[in-house]
Amino acid sequence: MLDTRSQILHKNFEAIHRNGFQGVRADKVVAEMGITKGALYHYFPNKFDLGYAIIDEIVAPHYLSLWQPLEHAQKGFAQVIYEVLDRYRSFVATEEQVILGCPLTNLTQEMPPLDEGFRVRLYRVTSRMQQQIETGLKKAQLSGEFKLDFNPTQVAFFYLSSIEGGFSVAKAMQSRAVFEMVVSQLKQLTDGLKS
Amino acid sequence: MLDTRSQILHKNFEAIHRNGFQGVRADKVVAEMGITKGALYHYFPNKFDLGYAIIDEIVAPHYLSLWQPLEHAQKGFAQVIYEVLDRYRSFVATEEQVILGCPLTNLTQEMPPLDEGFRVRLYRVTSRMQQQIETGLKKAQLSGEFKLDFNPTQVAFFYLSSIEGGFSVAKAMQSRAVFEMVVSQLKQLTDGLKS
DNA sequence: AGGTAAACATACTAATTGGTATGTCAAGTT
DNA sequence: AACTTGACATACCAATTAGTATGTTTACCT
Repeated sequence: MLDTRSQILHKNFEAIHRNGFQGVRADKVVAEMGITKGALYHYFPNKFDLGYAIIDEIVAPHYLSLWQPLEHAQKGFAQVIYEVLDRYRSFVATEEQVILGCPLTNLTQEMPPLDEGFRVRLYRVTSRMQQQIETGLKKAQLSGEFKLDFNPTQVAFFYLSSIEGGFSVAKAMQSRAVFEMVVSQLKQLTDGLKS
Repeated sequence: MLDTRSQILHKNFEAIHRNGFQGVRADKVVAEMGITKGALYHYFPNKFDLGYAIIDEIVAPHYLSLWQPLEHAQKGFAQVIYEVLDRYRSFVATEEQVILGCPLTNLTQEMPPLDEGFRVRLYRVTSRMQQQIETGLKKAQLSGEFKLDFNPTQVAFFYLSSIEGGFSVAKAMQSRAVFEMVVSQLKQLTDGLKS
Protein backbone atom coordinates (compact mmCIF):
# COMPACT_ATOMS: atom_id res chain seq x y z
CA MET A 1 0.00 0.00 0.00
CA LEU A 2 1.37 3.35 -1.04
CA ASP A 3 1.65 6.32 1.26
CA THR A 4 -0.88 9.10 0.93
CA ARG A 5 1.33 11.42 -1.07
CA SER A 6 2.06 8.78 -3.67
CA GLN A 7 -1.60 7.88 -3.85
CA ILE A 8 -2.49 11.51 -4.47
CA LEU A 9 0.10 11.67 -7.25
CA HIS A 10 -1.12 8.52 -8.96
CA LYS A 11 -4.84 9.20 -8.68
CA ASN A 12 -4.39 12.70 -10.02
CA PHE A 13 -2.21 11.36 -12.79
CA GLU A 14 -5.09 9.11 -13.82
CA ALA A 15 -7.53 11.98 -13.58
CA ILE A 16 -5.32 14.15 -15.78
CA HIS A 17 -4.98 11.30 -18.24
CA ARG A 18 -8.73 11.04 -18.44
CA ASN A 19 -9.87 14.66 -18.24
CA GLY A 20 -6.86 16.78 -19.02
CA PHE A 21 -5.26 19.00 -16.40
CA GLN A 22 -7.86 21.71 -16.75
CA GLY A 23 -10.58 19.11 -16.43
CA VAL A 24 -9.35 17.68 -13.15
CA ARG A 25 -11.54 18.56 -10.16
CA ALA A 26 -9.64 18.28 -6.91
CA ASP A 27 -12.87 17.74 -4.98
CA LYS A 28 -13.84 14.73 -7.03
CA VAL A 29 -10.44 13.09 -6.97
CA VAL A 30 -10.10 13.32 -3.20
CA ALA A 31 -13.68 12.11 -2.78
CA GLU A 32 -12.93 9.04 -4.90
CA MET A 33 -9.81 8.43 -2.86
CA GLY A 34 -11.70 8.67 0.39
CA ILE A 35 -9.51 11.47 1.67
CA THR A 36 -10.16 15.20 1.97
CA LYS A 37 -8.72 18.36 0.57
CA GLY A 38 -6.86 18.81 3.81
CA ALA A 39 -4.58 15.97 2.84
CA LEU A 40 -4.15 17.26 -0.69
CA TYR A 41 -3.18 20.76 0.31
CA HIS A 42 -1.03 19.42 3.08
CA TYR A 43 1.28 17.84 0.53
CA PHE A 44 0.93 20.26 -2.37
CA PRO A 45 0.58 24.02 -2.16
CA ASN A 46 -1.65 24.26 -5.22
CA LYS A 47 -2.93 22.48 -8.29
CA PHE A 48 -0.06 23.47 -10.54
CA ASP A 49 2.64 22.28 -8.17
CA LEU A 50 0.79 19.00 -7.93
CA GLY A 51 0.91 18.82 -11.71
CA TYR A 52 4.62 19.55 -11.73
CA ALA A 53 5.24 16.76 -9.21
CA ILE A 54 3.26 14.35 -11.36
CA ILE A 55 5.49 15.10 -14.33
CA ASP A 56 8.71 15.00 -12.33
CA GLU A 57 7.93 11.86 -10.36
CA ILE A 58 5.73 9.80 -12.67
CA VAL A 59 5.66 10.90 -16.29
CA ALA A 60 9.31 11.81 -16.88
CA PRO A 61 10.83 8.74 -15.19
CA HIS A 62 8.48 6.45 -17.06
CA TYR A 63 9.27 7.73 -20.53
CA LEU A 64 12.96 8.15 -19.95
CA SER A 65 13.35 4.61 -18.63
CA LEU A 66 11.38 3.39 -21.64
CA TRP A 67 13.92 4.75 -24.13
CA GLN A 68 17.01 4.38 -22.01
CA PRO A 69 18.07 1.00 -23.45
CA LEU A 70 18.78 2.77 -26.75
CA GLU A 71 21.68 4.61 -25.22
CA HIS A 72 23.22 1.84 -23.16
CA ALA A 73 22.16 -1.58 -24.36
CA GLN A 74 24.75 -3.80 -26.01
CA LYS A 75 22.27 -5.21 -28.52
CA GLY A 76 21.75 -3.69 -31.95
CA PHE A 77 19.61 -0.56 -32.36
CA ALA A 78 17.02 -2.35 -34.47
CA GLN A 79 16.43 -5.00 -31.88
CA VAL A 80 16.22 -2.52 -29.03
CA ILE A 81 13.79 -0.22 -30.80
CA TYR A 82 11.64 -3.19 -31.72
CA GLU A 83 11.42 -3.89 -28.00
CA VAL A 84 10.63 -0.28 -27.18
CA LEU A 85 7.90 -0.22 -29.82
CA ASP A 86 6.46 -3.42 -28.41
CA ARG A 87 6.38 -1.87 -24.97
CA TYR A 88 4.43 1.00 -26.47
CA ARG A 89 2.10 -1.52 -28.07
CA SER A 90 1.45 -3.28 -24.80
CA PHE A 91 0.90 0.12 -23.26
CA VAL A 92 -2.11 0.62 -25.52
CA ALA A 93 -3.32 -2.90 -24.89
CA THR A 94 -6.87 -2.08 -23.88
CA GLU A 95 -9.45 -0.11 -25.83
CA GLU A 96 -9.69 2.29 -22.92
CA GLN A 97 -6.01 3.12 -23.24
CA VAL A 98 -6.58 3.83 -26.93
CA ILE A 99 -9.29 6.29 -26.06
CA LEU A 100 -7.30 8.01 -23.34
CA GLY A 101 -4.19 8.25 -25.45
CA CYS A 102 -0.61 8.91 -24.44
CA PRO A 103 -0.33 10.88 -21.18
CA LEU A 104 2.74 12.72 -22.41
CA THR A 105 1.15 13.65 -25.73
CA ASN A 106 -2.01 14.80 -24.00
CA LEU A 107 -0.12 17.06 -21.62
CA THR A 108 2.06 18.35 -24.42
CA GLN A 109 -1.00 19.41 -26.37
CA GLU A 110 -2.76 21.03 -23.48
CA MET A 111 -0.34 22.76 -21.19
CA PRO A 112 2.66 24.47 -22.83
CA PRO A 113 0.67 27.45 -24.10
CA LEU A 114 -0.97 27.88 -20.71
CA ASP A 115 1.79 27.49 -18.18
CA GLU A 116 5.54 27.97 -18.11
CA GLY A 117 6.21 25.35 -15.44
CA PHE A 118 4.58 22.67 -17.54
CA ARG A 119 6.26 23.96 -20.67
CA VAL A 120 9.81 23.62 -19.41
CA ARG A 121 9.16 20.18 -17.94
CA LEU A 122 7.55 18.82 -21.09
CA TYR A 123 10.33 20.36 -23.14
CA ARG A 124 12.93 18.57 -21.03
CA VAL A 125 11.27 15.18 -21.30
CA THR A 126 10.76 15.40 -25.04
CA SER A 127 14.23 16.74 -25.62
CA ARG A 128 15.74 13.97 -23.52
CA MET A 129 13.83 11.27 -25.38
CA GLN A 130 15.00 12.64 -28.69
CA GLN A 131 18.59 12.64 -27.43
CA GLN A 132 18.29 9.02 -26.39
CA ILE A 133 17.11 8.00 -29.83
CA GLU A 134 19.68 10.14 -31.60
CA THR A 135 22.51 8.71 -29.50
CA GLY A 136 21.34 5.20 -30.32
CA LEU A 137 21.20 5.99 -34.02
CA LYS A 138 24.70 7.43 -34.02
CA LYS A 139 26.05 4.40 -32.19
CA ALA A 140 24.42 2.19 -34.79
CA GLN A 141 26.02 4.22 -37.56
CA LEU A 142 29.43 3.97 -35.96
CA SER A 143 29.10 0.23 -35.38
CA GLY A 144 28.21 -0.27 -39.01
CA GLU A 145 24.72 -1.54 -38.25
CA PHE A 146 23.15 1.41 -40.02
CA LYS A 147 23.95 3.37 -43.17
CA LEU A 148 25.50 6.81 -42.94
CA ASP A 149 23.24 8.53 -45.45
CA PHE A 150 20.61 9.78 -43.00
CA ASN A 151 20.48 12.52 -40.43
CA PRO A 152 20.19 11.01 -36.92
CA THR A 153 18.70 14.18 -35.47
CA GLN A 154 15.95 14.24 -38.07
CA VAL A 155 15.21 10.55 -37.84
CA ALA A 156 15.08 10.70 -34.04
CA PHE A 157 12.48 13.46 -34.18
CA PHE A 158 10.61 11.48 -36.79
CA TYR A 159 10.39 8.41 -34.57
CA LEU A 160 9.03 10.50 -31.74
CA SER A 161 6.58 12.35 -33.93
CA SER A 162 5.22 9.23 -35.54
CA ILE A 163 4.65 7.49 -32.24
CA GLU A 164 2.98 10.46 -30.62
CA GLY A 165 0.93 11.02 -33.74
CA GLY A 166 0.05 7.35 -33.78
CA PHE A 167 -1.49 7.74 -30.34
CA SER A 168 -3.39 10.75 -31.54
CA VAL A 169 -4.80 9.21 -34.69
CA ALA A 170 -5.57 5.92 -32.94
CA LYS A 171 -7.46 7.94 -30.36
CA ALA A 172 -9.43 9.78 -33.02
CA MET A 173 -10.26 6.50 -34.76
CA GLN A 174 -10.70 4.67 -31.46
CA SER A 175 -8.72 1.88 -32.97
CA ARG A 176 -5.84 -0.04 -31.54
CA ALA A 177 -5.18 -1.36 -35.04
CA VAL A 178 -4.22 2.12 -36.19
CA PHE A 179 -1.48 2.30 -33.61
CA GLU A 180 -0.28 -1.15 -34.66
CA MET A 181 -0.04 0.07 -38.24
CA VAL A 182 2.12 2.99 -37.21
CA VAL A 183 4.38 0.70 -35.20
CA SER A 184 4.60 -1.63 -38.17
CA GLN A 185 5.62 1.23 -40.44
CA LEU A 186 8.24 2.37 -37.96
CA LYS A 187 9.72 -1.10 -37.90
CA GLN A 188 9.93 -1.04 -41.69
CA LEU A 189 11.53 2.37 -41.54
CA THR A 190 14.08 0.97 -39.11
CA ASP A 191 14.89 -1.89 -41.45
CA GLY A 192 15.45 0.65 -44.21
CA LEU A 193 18.22 2.24 -42.18
CA LYS A 194 20.28 -0.93 -42.10
CA SER A 195 23.44 -1.04 -44.16
CA MET B 1 -17.06 42.29 -42.33
CA LEU B 2 -18.49 39.04 -41.14
CA ASP B 3 -21.91 38.63 -39.60
CA THR B 4 -22.14 38.15 -35.84
CA ARG B 5 -22.62 34.40 -35.96
CA SER B 6 -19.50 33.88 -38.07
CA GLN B 7 -17.53 36.19 -35.83
CA ILE B 8 -18.59 34.16 -32.79
CA LEU B 9 -17.49 30.98 -34.52
CA HIS B 10 -14.10 32.33 -35.51
CA LYS B 11 -13.28 34.04 -32.23
CA ASN B 12 -14.20 30.95 -30.27
CA PHE B 13 -12.19 28.82 -32.65
CA GLU B 14 -9.17 30.95 -31.84
CA ALA B 15 -9.91 30.73 -28.13
CA ILE B 16 -10.16 26.95 -28.33
CA HIS B 17 -6.93 26.83 -30.28
CA ARG B 18 -5.23 28.80 -27.56
CA ASN B 19 -6.82 27.45 -24.37
CA GLY B 20 -8.46 24.18 -25.28
CA PHE B 21 -12.22 23.75 -25.25
CA GLN B 22 -12.37 23.33 -21.49
CA GLY B 23 -10.25 26.43 -21.08
CA VAL B 24 -12.50 28.72 -23.13
CA ARG B 25 -14.43 31.22 -21.02
CA ALA B 26 -17.50 32.47 -22.84
CA ASP B 27 -17.50 35.68 -20.80
CA LYS B 28 -14.01 36.61 -21.88
CA VAL B 29 -14.51 35.81 -25.54
CA VAL B 30 -17.66 37.89 -25.84
CA ALA B 31 -16.01 40.71 -23.89
CA GLU B 32 -13.09 40.73 -26.32
CA MET B 33 -15.53 40.76 -29.20
CA GLY B 34 -17.45 43.66 -27.76
CA ILE B 35 -20.71 41.73 -27.72
CA THR B 36 -22.61 40.14 -24.87
CA LYS B 37 -23.69 36.67 -23.88
CA GLY B 38 -27.13 37.52 -25.18
CA ALA B 39 -25.76 37.34 -28.69
CA LEU B 40 -23.84 34.15 -28.02
CA TYR B 41 -26.80 32.27 -26.60
CA HIS B 42 -29.06 33.67 -29.25
CA TYR B 43 -27.12 31.76 -31.90
CA PHE B 44 -25.99 28.72 -29.92
CA PRO B 45 -27.97 26.89 -27.26
CA ASN B 46 -24.88 25.99 -25.21
CA LYS B 47 -21.13 25.71 -25.21
CA PHE B 48 -20.98 22.23 -26.68
CA ASP B 49 -23.21 23.02 -29.64
CA LEU B 50 -21.00 26.00 -30.33
CA GLY B 51 -18.05 23.63 -30.34
CA TYR B 52 -19.80 21.29 -32.72
CA ALA B 53 -20.54 24.16 -35.10
CA ILE B 54 -16.88 25.19 -35.02
CA ILE B 55 -15.83 21.71 -36.10
CA ASP B 56 -18.53 21.38 -38.74
CA GLU B 57 -18.13 24.82 -40.25
CA ILE B 58 -14.47 25.67 -39.74
CA VAL B 59 -12.22 22.76 -38.80
CA ALA B 60 -13.61 19.98 -40.97
CA PRO B 61 -13.91 22.02 -44.20
CA HIS B 62 -10.39 23.36 -43.76
CA TYR B 63 -8.68 20.00 -43.36
CA LEU B 64 -10.74 18.21 -45.97
CA SER B 65 -10.07 20.87 -48.58
CA LEU B 66 -6.39 20.65 -47.70
CA TRP B 67 -6.13 16.99 -48.64
CA GLN B 68 -8.74 16.95 -51.37
CA PRO B 69 -6.28 17.39 -54.26
CA LEU B 70 -4.93 13.91 -53.50
CA GLU B 71 -8.17 12.33 -54.64
CA HIS B 72 -8.87 14.42 -57.69
CA ALA B 73 -5.79 16.15 -59.00
CA GLN B 74 -4.36 15.02 -62.32
CA LYS B 75 -0.79 15.47 -61.17
CA GLY B 76 1.26 12.69 -59.62
CA PHE B 77 0.77 11.77 -55.97
CA ALA B 78 4.28 12.77 -55.00
CA GLN B 79 3.90 16.24 -56.41
CA VAL B 80 0.52 16.76 -54.81
CA ILE B 81 1.60 15.60 -51.37
CA TYR B 82 4.66 17.81 -51.58
CA GLU B 83 2.26 20.69 -52.06
CA VAL B 84 0.07 19.58 -49.19
CA LEU B 85 3.08 19.29 -46.92
CA ASP B 86 4.19 22.75 -47.93
CA ARG B 87 0.78 24.10 -47.08
CA TYR B 88 1.18 22.55 -43.65
CA ARG B 89 4.61 24.14 -43.39
CA SER B 90 3.26 27.57 -44.19
CA PHE B 91 0.51 26.92 -41.67
CA VAL B 92 3.12 26.76 -38.92
CA ALA B 93 4.93 29.78 -40.28
CA THR B 94 5.07 31.81 -37.08
CA GLU B 95 6.49 30.79 -33.72
CA GLU B 96 3.11 31.41 -32.17
CA GLN B 97 1.54 28.83 -34.45
CA VAL B 98 4.22 26.36 -33.36
CA ILE B 99 3.31 26.90 -29.73
CA LEU B 100 -0.42 26.65 -30.32
CA GLY B 101 -0.11 23.55 -32.46
CA CYS B 102 -2.58 21.97 -34.84
CA PRO B 103 -6.20 22.78 -33.96
CA LEU B 104 -7.36 19.35 -35.09
CA THR B 105 -4.70 17.52 -33.09
CA ASN B 106 -5.44 19.60 -30.02
CA LEU B 107 -9.14 18.87 -30.15
CA THR B 108 -8.49 15.21 -30.84
CA GLN B 109 -6.39 14.96 -27.72
CA GLU B 110 -8.77 16.79 -25.49
CA MET B 111 -12.34 16.01 -26.36
CA PRO B 112 -13.10 12.44 -27.48
CA PRO B 113 -12.92 10.96 -23.97
CA LEU B 114 -15.13 13.72 -22.63
CA ASP B 115 -17.91 14.11 -25.14
CA GLU B 116 -19.62 11.96 -27.69
CA GLY B 117 -20.56 14.79 -30.03
CA PHE B 118 -16.95 15.83 -30.39
CA ARG B 119 -15.84 12.23 -30.66
CA VAL B 120 -17.97 11.39 -33.69
CA ARG B 121 -17.08 14.61 -35.46
CA LEU B 122 -13.35 14.22 -34.93
CA TYR B 123 -13.62 10.60 -35.98
CA ARG B 124 -15.29 11.61 -39.22
CA VAL B 125 -12.71 14.24 -40.10
CA THR B 126 -9.75 11.98 -39.37
CA SER B 127 -11.32 9.06 -41.15
CA ARG B 128 -12.06 11.18 -44.17
CA MET B 129 -8.52 12.52 -44.35
CA GLN B 130 -7.13 9.01 -44.19
CA GLN B 131 -9.45 7.97 -47.01
CA GLN B 132 -8.27 10.84 -49.14
CA ILE B 133 -4.64 9.83 -48.72
CA GLU B 134 -5.38 6.16 -49.22
CA THR B 135 -7.30 6.83 -52.41
CA GLY B 136 -4.42 8.91 -53.70
CA LEU B 137 -1.93 6.17 -52.90
CA LYS B 138 -4.02 3.54 -54.65
CA LYS B 139 -4.35 5.71 -57.72
CA ALA B 140 -0.60 6.15 -57.74
CA GLN B 141 -0.15 2.40 -57.53
CA LEU B 142 -2.54 1.80 -60.41
CA SER B 143 -0.90 4.44 -62.56
CA GLY B 144 2.49 2.88 -62.01
CA GLU B 145 3.87 5.92 -60.21
CA PHE B 146 4.30 3.91 -57.00
CA LYS B 147 5.40 0.38 -56.18
CA LEU B 148 2.83 -2.23 -55.18
CA ASP B 149 4.73 -3.63 -52.19
CA PHE B 150 3.21 -1.40 -49.53
CA ASN B 151 -0.15 -1.26 -47.82
CA PRO B 152 -1.95 1.99 -48.77
CA THR B 153 -4.14 1.90 -45.68
CA GLN B 154 -1.14 1.63 -43.39
CA VAL B 155 0.88 4.23 -45.20
CA ALA B 156 -2.05 6.64 -45.20
CA PHE B 157 -2.40 6.35 -41.43
CA PHE B 158 1.33 6.78 -41.14
CA TYR B 159 1.31 10.05 -43.07
CA LEU B 160 -1.43 11.38 -40.83
CA SER B 161 0.24 10.20 -37.63
CA SER B 162 3.60 11.65 -38.50
CA ILE B 163 2.17 15.03 -39.37
CA GLU B 164 0.02 15.26 -36.27
CA GLY B 165 2.89 14.01 -34.17
CA GLY B 166 5.16 16.53 -35.83
CA PHE B 167 2.90 19.29 -34.60
CA SER B 168 2.99 17.81 -31.14
CA VAL B 169 6.74 17.40 -30.88
CA ALA B 170 7.38 20.79 -32.47
CA LYS B 171 5.07 22.26 -29.87
CA ALA B 172 6.91 20.53 -27.04
CA MET B 173 10.25 21.71 -28.42
CA GLN B 174 8.83 25.10 -29.42
CA SER B 175 10.70 24.70 -32.63
CA ARG B 176 9.50 25.21 -36.15
CA ALA B 177 12.62 23.38 -37.30
CA VAL B 178 11.33 20.15 -35.77
CA PHE B 179 8.23 20.29 -37.91
CA GLU B 180 10.37 20.96 -40.96
CA MET B 181 12.39 17.86 -40.19
CA VAL B 182 9.27 15.73 -40.02
CA VAL B 183 8.07 17.14 -43.33
CA SER B 184 11.46 16.45 -44.83
CA GLN B 185 11.35 12.84 -43.66
CA LEU B 186 7.86 12.43 -45.06
CA LYS B 187 9.05 13.66 -48.43
CA GLN B 188 11.86 11.10 -48.36
CA LEU B 189 9.35 8.43 -47.40
CA THR B 190 7.25 9.46 -50.39
CA ASP B 191 10.22 9.16 -52.70
CA GLY B 192 10.80 5.67 -51.36
CA LEU B 193 7.37 4.63 -52.58
CA LYS B 194 8.18 5.42 -56.18
CA SER B 195 8.64 2.51 -58.55
C1' DA C 1 4.49 13.41 31.41
C1' DG C 2 4.64 17.37 28.56
C1' DG C 3 5.68 19.48 24.29
C1' DT C 4 6.05 19.53 19.34
C1' DA C 5 5.25 18.68 14.71
C1' DA C 6 3.47 15.97 11.00
C1' DA C 7 -0.72 14.26 9.01
C1' DC C 8 -4.69 14.76 8.12
C1' DA C 9 -10.31 16.27 8.58
C1' DT C 10 -13.99 19.89 8.76
C1' DA C 11 -16.02 23.93 7.55
C1' DC C 12 -15.96 27.85 5.03
C1' DT C 13 -15.19 31.59 1.35
C1' DA C 14 -14.51 34.39 -2.64
C1' DA C 15 -14.46 34.18 -7.32
C1' DT C 16 -15.72 32.15 -11.45
C1' DT C 17 -18.84 30.11 -14.87
C1' DG C 18 -22.38 28.32 -17.85
C1' DG C 19 -26.71 29.39 -18.49
C1' DT C 20 -31.41 31.96 -18.04
C1' DA C 21 -35.09 35.38 -17.73
C1' DT C 22 -36.33 39.51 -19.32
C1' DG C 23 -36.11 43.76 -21.82
C1' DT C 24 -35.35 46.61 -26.03
C1' DC C 25 -35.31 47.98 -30.64
C1' DA C 26 -35.44 47.86 -35.55
C1' DA C 27 -37.28 45.60 -39.67
C1' DG C 28 -40.60 43.52 -41.94
C1' DT C 29 -45.78 41.79 -42.39
C1' DT C 30 -50.54 42.24 -42.58
C1' DA D 1 -51.08 51.19 -37.47
C1' DA D 2 -50.82 47.08 -34.97
C1' DC D 3 -48.28 42.86 -34.65
C1' DT D 4 -44.68 39.72 -34.98
C1' DT D 5 -40.00 38.24 -35.23
C1' DG D 6 -35.07 38.28 -35.25
C1' DA D 7 -31.14 40.19 -33.08
C1' DC D 8 -29.24 41.36 -29.65
C1' DA D 9 -28.26 43.76 -24.40
C1' DT D 10 -28.85 43.72 -19.27
C1' DA D 11 -29.24 41.70 -15.07
C1' DC D 12 -29.20 37.85 -12.54
C1' DC D 13 -28.59 33.03 -10.49
C1' DA D 14 -27.21 28.49 -8.96
C1' DA D 15 -23.51 25.55 -9.04
C1' DT D 16 -18.89 24.78 -9.09
C1' DT D 17 -14.06 25.32 -7.73
C1' DA D 18 -9.48 26.37 -6.03
C1' DG D 19 -7.87 27.56 -1.99
C1' DT D 20 -7.86 28.72 3.31
C1' DA D 21 -8.49 28.81 8.27
C1' DT D 22 -8.99 26.08 11.92
C1' DG D 23 -9.48 21.98 14.40
C1' DT D 24 -7.95 17.18 15.92
C1' DT D 25 -5.27 13.13 16.40
C1' DT D 26 -1.19 10.38 16.42
C1' DA D 27 3.69 9.60 16.73
C1' DC D 28 7.79 11.01 18.42
C1' DC D 29 11.15 13.48 21.22
C1' DT D 30 13.03 15.03 25.73
